[in-house]
Amino acid sequence: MITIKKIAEIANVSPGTVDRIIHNRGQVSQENVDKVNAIIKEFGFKKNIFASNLAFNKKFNFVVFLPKNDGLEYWQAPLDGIEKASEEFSRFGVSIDYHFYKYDSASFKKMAAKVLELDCDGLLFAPIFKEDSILFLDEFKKKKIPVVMIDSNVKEIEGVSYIGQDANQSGYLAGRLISFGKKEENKVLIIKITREIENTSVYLQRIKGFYSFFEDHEELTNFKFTEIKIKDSDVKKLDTKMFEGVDSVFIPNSRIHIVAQFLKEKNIKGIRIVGYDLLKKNIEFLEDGTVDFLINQKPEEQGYRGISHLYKKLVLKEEVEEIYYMPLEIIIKENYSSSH
Amino acid sequence: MITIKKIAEIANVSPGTVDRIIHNRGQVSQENVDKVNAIIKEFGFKKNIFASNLAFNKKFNFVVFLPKNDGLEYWQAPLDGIEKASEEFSRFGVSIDYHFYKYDSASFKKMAAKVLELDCDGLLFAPIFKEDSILFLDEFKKKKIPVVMIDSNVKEIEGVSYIGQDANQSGYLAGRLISFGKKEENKVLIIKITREIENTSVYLQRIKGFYSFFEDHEELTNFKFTEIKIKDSDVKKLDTKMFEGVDSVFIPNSRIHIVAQFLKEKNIKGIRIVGYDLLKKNIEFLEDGTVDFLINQKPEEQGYRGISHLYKKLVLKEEVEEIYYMPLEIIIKENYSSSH
DNA sequence: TTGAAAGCGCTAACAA
DNA sequence: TTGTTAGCGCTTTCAA
Repeated sequence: MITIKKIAEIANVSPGTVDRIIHNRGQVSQENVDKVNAIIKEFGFKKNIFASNLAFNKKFNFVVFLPKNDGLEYWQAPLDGIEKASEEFSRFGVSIDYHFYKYDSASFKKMAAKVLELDCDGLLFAPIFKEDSILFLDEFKKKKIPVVMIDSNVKEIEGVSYIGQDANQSGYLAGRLISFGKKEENKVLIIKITREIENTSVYLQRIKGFYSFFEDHEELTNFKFTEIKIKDSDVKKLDTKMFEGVDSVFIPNSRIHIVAQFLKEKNIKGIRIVGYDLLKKNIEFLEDGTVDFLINQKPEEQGYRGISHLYKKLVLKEEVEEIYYMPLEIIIKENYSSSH
Repeated sequence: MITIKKIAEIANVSPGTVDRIIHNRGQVSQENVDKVNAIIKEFGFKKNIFASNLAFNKKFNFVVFLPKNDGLEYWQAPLDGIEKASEEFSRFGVSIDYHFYKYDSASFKKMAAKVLELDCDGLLFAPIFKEDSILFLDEFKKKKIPVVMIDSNVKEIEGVSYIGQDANQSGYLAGRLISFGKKEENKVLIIKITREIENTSVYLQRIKGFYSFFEDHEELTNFKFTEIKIKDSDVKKLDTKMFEGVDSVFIPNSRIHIVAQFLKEKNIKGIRIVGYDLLKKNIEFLEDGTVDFLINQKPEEQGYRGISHLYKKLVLKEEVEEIYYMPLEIIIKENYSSSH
């Protein structure tokens, strides 16, 4: 492997000049630029990352900007992954500052303004509120600092990386899982249990994907769908009547345990239930057989990969993919433990 | 973060002495050992991996010892992963030598002898022939060089890492997948299509796990099992009669496409088929609906993680887990593309 | 048993 | 525009 010094020798210039060319710092004659570039090409120079970072001696500070995990297990998982990455990369000079926003637009805006003031080298961000996030990202992009989003994607913004699920496809997959138990007639319930505050439309995309599965499969005509929407605060509105004659239930988010709990309490059996995320409560109902399928979007891995993405880009100066869709994992009782 | 130089200053010794203590090179007075260790503890010293590797200036050579990929797509996947890792880590001084053995014990022994002669820093190995592999590993272990196994585990040998599936559990999972379509009476066919040469008993473990699923579920009594064994060379022995009255088929290895092909040709429909591995041919039949479930053991990732394991252990000198079981991925048509 | 110092390859500041 | 050089923190050799 050729070094800068060697290149300098061959080109008959100083290492400083070679360095300037490699880093496009300018202040070099075109003649030398060409000469050195030719040599680099010929010998396939790759800079020694150990030496580079040692000399560079830079600390990297990443900012993590996520919803606050108040009581919600869901947002703990990416944090776990982030912390794992943080430990792993701390020896490479990576440190992380955390900023959380509460689950409302006002809190988001307030914290977003703060984050915009921060001096950092990279940002990991979950864009829960779409419109606000777009405003924030538009502003943040001016800083020319790499951003990676997890959990939900804001496709409207360019030049920002995304690591997370393909929400539409995951709904499509859920459609297939529901269709496994098909009978003569199939009554499918879609229960949307959401927060008071409207967030990005991940769950709507899932439902869209869910329907498109049945549209794509003409042979599955005997499926009837009913949608129910319940605010998080009045889950008491669940009613045994809703489930009369129902064969399967699709819950397009992690609240599936609420429905499972209800069905178990009321001793309603034989309904196939499909939902999302490996929350402890969901796993309980998976283990005891109330829930059949969970679709896992690996939130922990999203967090880990998010930081790892910034690390690779900034510390190792590697090329990284802009979009990484997490594999859609089908989790049942028998493969849960192997999926960590 | 404290440095060796700083420690030396505080302890009133030279950096050389601190270095000797950190690396247990001996030749230091106990007094200094204690003094320095106390400081290290107090300040939480972690050595700068950039400086360390730069000064160490060592190249790492890993040996990959796998079955030859002659015509068998199966063994290409781990190679792909290995090559990806190889590229990624080449800038850290990692290089890889490949040694392949043909699918017979004699060839294995011959190559194993060669590998034993090699001078290397780490070994990635797939122990296909169990007894021969034990002999080989026993010998190789004397070199005190880290070994990581992929694909199948040899539990009899200690101090050797493993990255791969939990074969028994994967069979158990297959049991569940078969049980999804349960009817009044269920006739299940287990078709073992294997090479002429007997290899490690991965597929037998899978079958064992498969049966234990049904043993663990007493409610599934109306399942009848038939086993058929066919040598790879005479797949022509497949017979429509075999499938009469059969509801589902379990193929405990990647040869599921052979059965799928047969069923498709003979236009036999309505049989649930479960098998292993995302070979191109298997995917074809997954896509066209002949095959319902494939269990993926991510061979590519096994290769990648194998090299990454050695890299972390040797280059970064990190602690690494001895055993890593790959998640058991359930692959159906609708999540195949997201699983890469 | 210990210390001193060269050097790993790159960066960046300073001098020319 | 170009060259020189002092580090970055650790390893290792040589001398004491």
